[in-house]
Amino acid sequence: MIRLVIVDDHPIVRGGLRDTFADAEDIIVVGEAGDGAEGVERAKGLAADVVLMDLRMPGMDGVAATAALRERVPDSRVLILTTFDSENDVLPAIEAGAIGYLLKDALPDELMRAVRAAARGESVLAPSVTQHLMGHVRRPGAGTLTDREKEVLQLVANGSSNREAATALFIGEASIKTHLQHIYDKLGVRDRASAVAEGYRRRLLT
Amino acid sequence: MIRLVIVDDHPIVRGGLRDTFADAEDIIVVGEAGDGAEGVERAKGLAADVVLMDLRMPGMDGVAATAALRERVPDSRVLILTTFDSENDVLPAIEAGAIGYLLKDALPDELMRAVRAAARGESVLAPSVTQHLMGHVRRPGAGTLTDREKEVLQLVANGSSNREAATALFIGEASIKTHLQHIYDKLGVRDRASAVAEGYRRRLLT
DNA sequence: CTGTAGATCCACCGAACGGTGGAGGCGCGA
DNA sequence: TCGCGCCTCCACCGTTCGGTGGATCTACAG
Repeated sequence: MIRLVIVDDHPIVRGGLRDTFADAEDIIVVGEAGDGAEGVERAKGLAADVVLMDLRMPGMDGVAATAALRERVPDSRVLILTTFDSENDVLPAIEAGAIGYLLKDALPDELMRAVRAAARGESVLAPSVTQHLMGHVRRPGAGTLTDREKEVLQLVANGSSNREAATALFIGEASIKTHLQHIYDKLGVRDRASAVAEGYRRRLLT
Repeated sequence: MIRLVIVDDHPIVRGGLRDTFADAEDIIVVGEAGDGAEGVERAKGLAADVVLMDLRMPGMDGVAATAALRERVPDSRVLILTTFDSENDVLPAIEAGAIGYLLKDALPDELMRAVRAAARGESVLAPSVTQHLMGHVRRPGAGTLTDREKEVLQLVANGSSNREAATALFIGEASIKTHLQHIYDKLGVRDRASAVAEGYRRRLLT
């Protein structure tokens, strides 16, 4: 039996979730909380296996609560269930130690499978969330720009167009475009502006 | 005859400058001051043509004094004479309205030529100061992004297209383009990629 | 010696961007 | 009250960029 705690500041949402899991024979909702701090207490006191956590809440938010839980109740798994899938929400949550990240448009069936997966220690991510992670998970071999690619990126950061970068490096414009495509792939971005941003974040640029 | 006022908190320096200009037949030191506020008063009361201004002073510093002078005595020219040539000193002084910027290692002869040039309304800059200005040709008011502009730049750094940034901020795409044009102007760049680079260099972005 | 990684180059296309020159509204301080 | 800074929006246009799917060459390691 999976012991589940629901943390969400909306009573309506909590109600809906409780109903959803009422049908499941292997899942029991042992407690609820309306904010992060309360959620941590409940999860600890009730020995939760899985905590279903909203992100945006008054007081202690979901990320902080997740981090606190990971520290104080390491055996419980935190499954994020929220409306937002922007990078700014996803990444901190994962970093804080959430094992899964679902969106609130998930079907009840998906939700239950996700809770069971989380209880087994498996990771479940909503498809759109996976996208965000792709670019930030450093695949082996990826995330490392070649010297040439770094040169190109630096030139772009300094305001060079493809043509100008080509002239500066004594190569053709086509090669600059190819290098840039490789850079985009490796950094998980789609355009030169965010490539430059990633370059600074990863300290590849000065 | 050029009426000169010396503003410096060190009596020794003031003495040295007075001596220097004692030889000049077309320059007369009509007054001295030990801090910015006093300097503004003297320059105004004595109808100074040129004010030789130190930057680091107790009380009102050279930048503030320069700004005050430009406003209250528009006819007088402020010539900065200081030991420091870092960007953080140079740029604010120029923006405040100084017509020239010399370092204290200048020879007496250079100094006098500079005062005469300033009196004629010409700009005189120490060579190392010129360097700093090259990359930062900033008109007054430039160099500071508004909150909105910072938001836009951050979104662009995170990979947003103009359209996506517009959606995120609940405004039209045209407004994003306008904001970006202003950002380019202020940062002295021509495209989003180098704007992002400048944003990181100036610690406007995370 | 053969696979792999890196660097170079090509063509085509639609979409996005940058440049220019506006315009109106709002709030704040001189 | 007037001006200024800021934010918002518009149209037009040429240029650049990004995406795709190739290709050749070199150097190096297995």
